[in-house]
Order: sequence, then C-alpha cells, then structure tokens
Amino acid sequence: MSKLDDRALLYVAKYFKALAEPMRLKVLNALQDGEKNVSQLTEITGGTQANISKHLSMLAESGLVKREARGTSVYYSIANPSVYELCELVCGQVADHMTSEADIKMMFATPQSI
Amino acid sequence: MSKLDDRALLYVAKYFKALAEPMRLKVLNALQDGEKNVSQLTEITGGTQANISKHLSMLAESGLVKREARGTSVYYSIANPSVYELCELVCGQVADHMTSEADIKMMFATPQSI
DNA sequence: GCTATATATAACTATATATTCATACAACTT
DNA sequence: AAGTTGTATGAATATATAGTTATATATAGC
Repeated sequence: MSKLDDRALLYVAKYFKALAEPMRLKVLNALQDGEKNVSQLTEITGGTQANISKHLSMLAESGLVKREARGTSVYYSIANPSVYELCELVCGQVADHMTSEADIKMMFATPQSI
Repeated sequence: MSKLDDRALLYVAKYFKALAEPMRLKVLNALQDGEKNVSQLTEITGGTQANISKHLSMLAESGLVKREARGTSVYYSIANPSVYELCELVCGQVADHMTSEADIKMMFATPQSI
C-alpha cells in the first residue's frame, strides 16, 4: 500500500475518531436543530464548559462543525448535514447487532471498560 | 438526556471507534473482495500477526466483521456491506474539507501527533 | 505422541485521550 | 477603566489504546 493511501487512511480515521466519543455525539445531536453557542451546548449536554469547548475545537478541526464568533459568544453549527446520514447508518447497524451476545454483555459493562 | 440515550450513544461511539484506526481501515479494505484468514490479512496489511489478530477481535466484537474458524485457520469477512457506504460518505466529506488550512497542516503532521 | 502451522492472548511500553481545575483572554456594559 | 460574561487553554491526572515480544492454544499431518 502506498504512502499516499496511508495518508488517506489517516484522514478517514481521524474523521471517524471525531465521531467516536459519546459527548461529541451528544454535541452533534444538540446541533441538529441549528447553531448554538458554547454556553447553550454546555447546558444541554450537561458537560463542563472547558470540556465542551475542547470537544468543539476538535470537531471544528476535523471539519464536522463550523465556528463563528459573534459578539462575546461563539456559535457552532454542523458543517455538513451528511454527518447525520453517517449516524443513521451506524444506528441501523448497531440495532442489527443488538441481538448478539457480545452486545448483551456490553449492556452490563461499565462505561470505563468500553 | 436519559440513561438509555446515553447507552445508545455509547454503542454508536463504540462503532465509530472501531473505524477510527488506520490499520483497521486497512483490514476492512482488504476484506472488500471477500473473506480472508489472519495470515493473509497480516501479509496484505504489512502488520504483525499479533497486532492484526487483536484488531480483528476488536472488529468482530464491534460487529463489523464475522469470524469463522475452518481447519487451522480463522476466516474473517465483512458483517455488513454498508460499512463501505460509511467509508465513502466520509471520504467525500474529507475531500470537501481537504482545502482548509487545518487539513493542509495535518498533511505534514506526524502520525503520532494525530 | 510429536511436529509444524495458525491464531489468540498476556505482559509490557509508549502514546493518546477525556476530564477537571484554574486561569488567561476577549468583548461587551456601565 | 473596571467589572462581567463567554470562551479557550495550560497543567495535571486517570484511563485507554496501539504496538511489540513472548507464549499459550488448537488443529492438521506424520
């Protein structure tokens, strides 16, 4: 496999990594009905301000959200609605797999162990 | 947000996490044209046997690949072809975002830093 | 039973990541 | 200018993860 392909893989992996975190999914979910500022997202998700801000920076750098400073606030919005297509596809697959034993087991695993 | 929603988020995040690693993407890519055993995947990807085996276990547990032992070998195959839809969607979005400064910068970052 | 081959796993290391707390920075208000 | 509010960031910690090496386990052939 060529160097260039490896680089492409890295890009794609990085994109998936941005989606591979429950709190970031929560943030993206909160952005479904339009832009929100950091304070709003902090309140909606129940996270701390610092943590949400960091996740937003990461999401912005990965190209999943857009950042726009207005006045004293910073508003974030979905960069590309097809993110939700991804999530729906995954939800479908997760549901399919829900019946398997591994998932049942996972149901009772602690969040830390996953 | 309810407990159940949090659990669903955890599932989805776990699924994305399985895709958030270049070597695992390489493995999935190698499985596009049909099932392969661990030795074959080890050779194709250029990884070590132990490493590929671990990635395969992880992919199987996340429901992305199916495992079937036959004789002395273990054959892995794609559990659900829609995985590739996901990857194509992401490739499209990554390409869109390629022009931004953050991505150009990332081009020259070391793999470790990403 | 012994050997060779294929796969999985345990121990370990190095790195990455999420989270928190405290603090810096920036912009608006009065 | 001083205070207030909203956001970002640095330091520190705890956990998770990828990778390696060595070894265990299992299956097939002799």
